[in-house]
This record gives sequence, C-alpha cells and structure tokens, in this order.
Amino acid sequence: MPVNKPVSRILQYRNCLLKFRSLGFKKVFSYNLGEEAGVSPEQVRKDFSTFGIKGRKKGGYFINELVGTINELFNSNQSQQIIVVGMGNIGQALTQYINNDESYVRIIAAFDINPVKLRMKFIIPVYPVSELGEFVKKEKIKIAVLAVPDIAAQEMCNKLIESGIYGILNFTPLILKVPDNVIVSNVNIQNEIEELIYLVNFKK
Amino acid sequence: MPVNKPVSRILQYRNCLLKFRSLGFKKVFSYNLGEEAGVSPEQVRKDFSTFGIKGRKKGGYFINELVGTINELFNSNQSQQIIVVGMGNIGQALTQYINNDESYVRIIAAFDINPVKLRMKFIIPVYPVSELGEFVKKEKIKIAVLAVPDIAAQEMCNKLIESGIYGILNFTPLILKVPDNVIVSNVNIQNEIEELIYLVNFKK
DNA sequence: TAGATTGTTAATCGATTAACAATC
DNA sequence: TAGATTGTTAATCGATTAACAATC
Repeated sequence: MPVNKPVSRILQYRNCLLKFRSLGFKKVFSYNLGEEAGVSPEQVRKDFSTFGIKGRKKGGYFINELVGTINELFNSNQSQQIIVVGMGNIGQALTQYINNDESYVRIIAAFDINPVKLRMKFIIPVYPVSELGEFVKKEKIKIAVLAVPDIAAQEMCNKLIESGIYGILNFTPLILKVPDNVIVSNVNIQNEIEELIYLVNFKK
Repeated sequence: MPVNKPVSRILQYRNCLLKFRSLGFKKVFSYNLGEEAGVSPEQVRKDFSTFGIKGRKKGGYFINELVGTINELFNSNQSQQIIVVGMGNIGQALTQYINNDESYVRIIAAFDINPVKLRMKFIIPVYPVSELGEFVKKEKIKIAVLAVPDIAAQEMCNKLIESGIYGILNFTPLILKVPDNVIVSNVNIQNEIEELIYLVNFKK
C-alpha cells in the first residue's frame, strides 16, 4: 500500500536500473524503464520530472548516473537504522529477511513485552518495551516495524510515537490512529490474498 | 499494493466489523466504520453501494448481517487453498504466518527447486517444482505465493501460469510480465521501508 | 538533416468528496 | 413530526495519458 505513488515508482525504477546494469547495460530510455517497471514511458518521464531528474534529449539516461541521483535523493548511501516491535513469527521473519540482503536498511534492535523473548537468542538484541524511548532517542531512530498482536497494536503505536518515531510499517490488520506528522504504511498480507482470491474468482 | 481499492477497503471494513463485534457492538453506522477504517463515511457508503450492500435508512448496519454478506461476497465461508513457491526465509515465514491464524486461507503445499528443501521438515509438504503442474490441476489451485530468488522470478512465474495459476502474490522485487487474465499483487517490503524513510526525512 | 527521444503542458480519465432527496 | 442516516447523483480533485515543442 504505497503512501506516495511517484516515490514508490522511483524505487521501482531503481530496482529495474540495477537489473539492467547487472545485465551489462550502460544507458536506458524511458520506454525501457517503463516496460520493465510496468508503466508507460510518459509516466517514467513525468516521475523523473517530479523529482527534478534530467536525462538527455534523444540520449536517454546513463544507468550509473541515474542510480546515483536516486540514491542521493533517498539518502541511500548512508545506511538507515530501524527497529522492530514484537518478536513473534512475523517480527522474527522480517528481521531475518530485511537484515539478510545487501540493502541500506538495517534492523538494529527488537522490542518485546514478553520476558521469554528477552532471554531468547536472535540475530539482533531484544529489549523490553520499557527501554524503547531511551533507545530511540539515543540512536535517533525514526522508523519502526510494528509486528505485535492486534490487541496491542494501537497502544504500542502510541508508545512508538511518544518515543519519537515518525514512520511505522504496520503489519497488524488495524488502521492506526496517528497524528498528521506520523506516516504509516500498511502491509496486510491476509487481505492481499483474499483480494487476489476475489479478483481471480469473480472478476475478469 | 492493492489491485482494486473498493475490494481492499471492503476487506478492511470486515476487519473493523470483527473488532466492533468482539467489543460487544451489534450495529454500526457508516461514520463508525469510516472512523475505524480511516476513510470518510461517504466512502464507506459508496463502497457498499458498489457491492450492492444495503443498510437501513437511519438504522445503520447490523454487524452480523454485514459480516455475513461480505463473507458470502468473498466466498470466505469455504476455506481457500493456495500454494507457495520458494521455501527460503520468506517462504517459510509466510507459511507459518498465514497458516497460523484463524483465517479461511490455507497454504497447503510448497514447491522448491532445491533438493535440500525437499528433505527438510516443514509444517506443510514440500514438493519439487516438476510436480507443480500436476498438483495445481489435481487440487484446483488458483493462487500462488511467489517467494523465489529474483533471478528465478519471471521463469517461475511463467511456470505457475502454465500450470493453471491465475493469481500471484509476488514477494520478489521484480514486476512480473503476465497475460491479462492473470492478476499479480506485489508486496515489496524493502521498498515500503525506503519509502517511509524518504517521506519521514524529506516531506511534511 | 531526419528521426528519435526528452520534458512539459493540456486533455482525459477515474476516484473521492460533496450535496441532497428519500425515509425511517 | 423532527432529526438522523442512507444511497446516489453531481461536482471536484488528482493522477494518468496524450500531445507536442525542443533538441540532440
């Protein structure tokens, strides 16, 4: 559920550019990127225009240059540190998943209310929720992954915001109530599957 | 990335209704649902209208009735069987996650090209990809979760479609090329996080 | 130069919101 | 009845697409 379409498409373009580069290409045209990203060439150019990205008339875009520009735009050169709250099934899986690949994003700590989790061994340290505020302030964390049980979602969300978090990747099925300056991105896999089932069975 | 907004909102409304019901409520008004789902009351009524769902003027909607209607609409009373392709980190995690809760959806089998995976013990049987077509036909599977390495994504996607799959929940970062009658829903957690980081750091 | 591609403005399309009649 | 809420039609808004001048 992309919060901002041009932003999410720019990230998609970067994925495509990396793929093109790995295939040995040096430059691309808007229709190459459009094809690969599943959008029209006009959309690609429009998005670039939105972000002030320039190509060369007739010459397309140099892949290296373009990737660099996007990385600068997203500050992707310096690694980004985030945390996860809730070390159940999803919390654990996401931590592995995100910290496993060669991305700029790192989950550097987890928080849980369950004392059992604190004693367990994970690939990142797990702290009690009571230490959340202090940690977020000290490490200047801005983004958190929320993977707690439904019943605790809104309460933990409030605690995150109190602690200084401004962006939440919400894996609970609830729509969180947050102030305007906080951004929430919802990932609801259950609903995605049910939607697919519906569309496949009942629509064209 | 919801493929169809009214559909995904209807599913969100159902989540909200279940929450209301668990709190002891018997009926709701469009503004209750809107508040809980994070949309306007007009949006709620419009969506209901799209799906032919009727309330009672001045009387709102009975929760039990409404949940029943939505379940019928989505065929959610009979359990839905799907498969997962790729039993790496995400594949395993998703399988646990989806099969763990009290949902209507079940992942009934996994497929992998890695012979090591075939010998491992999971909560569902794991078969070689060579048996995909036969299995899909025999069990009349329509939906698959794609969780293979990037490099294998498009190829495995093609194989799924050949085998008779019409809906794909795509966890790879690639945009898959599929015919018009196949529906793909993309879940790109990496991009979601980067988008959050961008929006938090650079926008309002 | 001719042809191809960019970047941007204008037109179109679709989705959301506002308005309001129906009615309980 | 008066007030509140639904259901739908019309108006608005925003996003996508089309068109095209600039230019390499």
